[in-house]
Amino acid sequence: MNKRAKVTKAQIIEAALAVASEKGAGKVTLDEVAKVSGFSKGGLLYHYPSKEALITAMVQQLVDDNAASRQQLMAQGDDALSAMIKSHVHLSEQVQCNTAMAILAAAAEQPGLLNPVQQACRHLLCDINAESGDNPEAMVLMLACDALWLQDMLSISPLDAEQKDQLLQYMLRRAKELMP
Amino acid sequence: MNKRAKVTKAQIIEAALAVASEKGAGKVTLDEVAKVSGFSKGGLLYHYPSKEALITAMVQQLVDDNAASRQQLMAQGDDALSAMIKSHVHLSEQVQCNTAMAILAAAAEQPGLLNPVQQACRHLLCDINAESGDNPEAMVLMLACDALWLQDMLSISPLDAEQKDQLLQYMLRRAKELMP
DNA sequence: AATAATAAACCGTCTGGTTGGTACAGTAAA
DNA sequence: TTTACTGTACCAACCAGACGGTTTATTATT
Repeated sequence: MNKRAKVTKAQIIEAALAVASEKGAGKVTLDEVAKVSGFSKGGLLYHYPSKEALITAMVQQLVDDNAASRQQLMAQGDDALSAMIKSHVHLSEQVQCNTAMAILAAAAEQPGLLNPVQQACRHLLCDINAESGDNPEAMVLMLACDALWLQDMLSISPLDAEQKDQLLQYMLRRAKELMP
Repeated sequence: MNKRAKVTKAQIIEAALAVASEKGAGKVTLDEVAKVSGFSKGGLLYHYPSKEALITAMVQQLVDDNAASRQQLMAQGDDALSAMIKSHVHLSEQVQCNTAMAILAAAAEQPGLLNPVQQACRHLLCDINAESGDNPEAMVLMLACDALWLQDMLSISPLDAEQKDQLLQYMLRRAKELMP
């Protein structure tokens, strides 16, 4: 694959993410993505042979980005759990919205398109369990962190920004104590 | 409203839930629900004037059921947090799958159809905060409980049944200690 | 008889996907 | 250097089917 194709594919994914976060997960259609990206529908399907392939690529990129962000924090000395919590704090609202809607779109399209996400979750859990010695509180903290953005994804979070902030700080303190 | 109408409306909701959990959130269409329920599409739209109305009713019923289940536990002396955790434990897999897919369908259809769910979450949070004296660990436990079924909803849970069971037991123990 | 409930055929729009084709860069033969 | 050829990238037009919703007609219930 040459450079031009790579750029185009990236632009298509970008457009798909934009559609998802601006118009909602249910509006991610080939027509709409084509319109927003500026390419034709035929062009889209040249690079991604089906809608499923497009959504899969979209999800995969988000998973990769997330993993990279956590690994960077861990390279700076953080434990896996703290890195997860911190990475949640630092993500821009736009990125979180993108992620949320993309995942929602994938889930609605077909259960199974989220397998890469599940795999990523599993890896994260293993790391955290290994570091904490299977401490259940560490697992609870990890789940709580997940809940924060899963709730945001569905716009059902009962917490306002300030409450969320305070809670994340508490979680980070507990994480530091648990992971020596 | 007539008794006959009530029964029909309930059957339609039931069929919609069945479609959602068996075929996936994205496949909840009027035609499909009509086929499964045994009524015609015209019949559906007589009782629920739009797809949106149908999905709204579906979500509302789940919210009501859940609230009822928790209130029953609380009437037996449980605190709000323990009731939430216990209610998660006791729900059948079928009900959880129904709930998950219905909510997913609603979210994909239109953000905002989940407002009743958000409101329910808010109430629950208020109750738990009031009972625990704003203890952050109680909030974390609540979030973890949410995460358990949000993850199931997307089939991205990294925990197997046994791990989940043990974790819920731990959470229940902590809840009992926090809520005297 | 009056009204509530259901069915069936239909409509316009949007869906994912296919088609045949164009523009163009590279390249190998003349 | 021209020519012929090849593969990549893209597009406009189109298709069959599914979609949400309407209309009209028919049957039950009261």
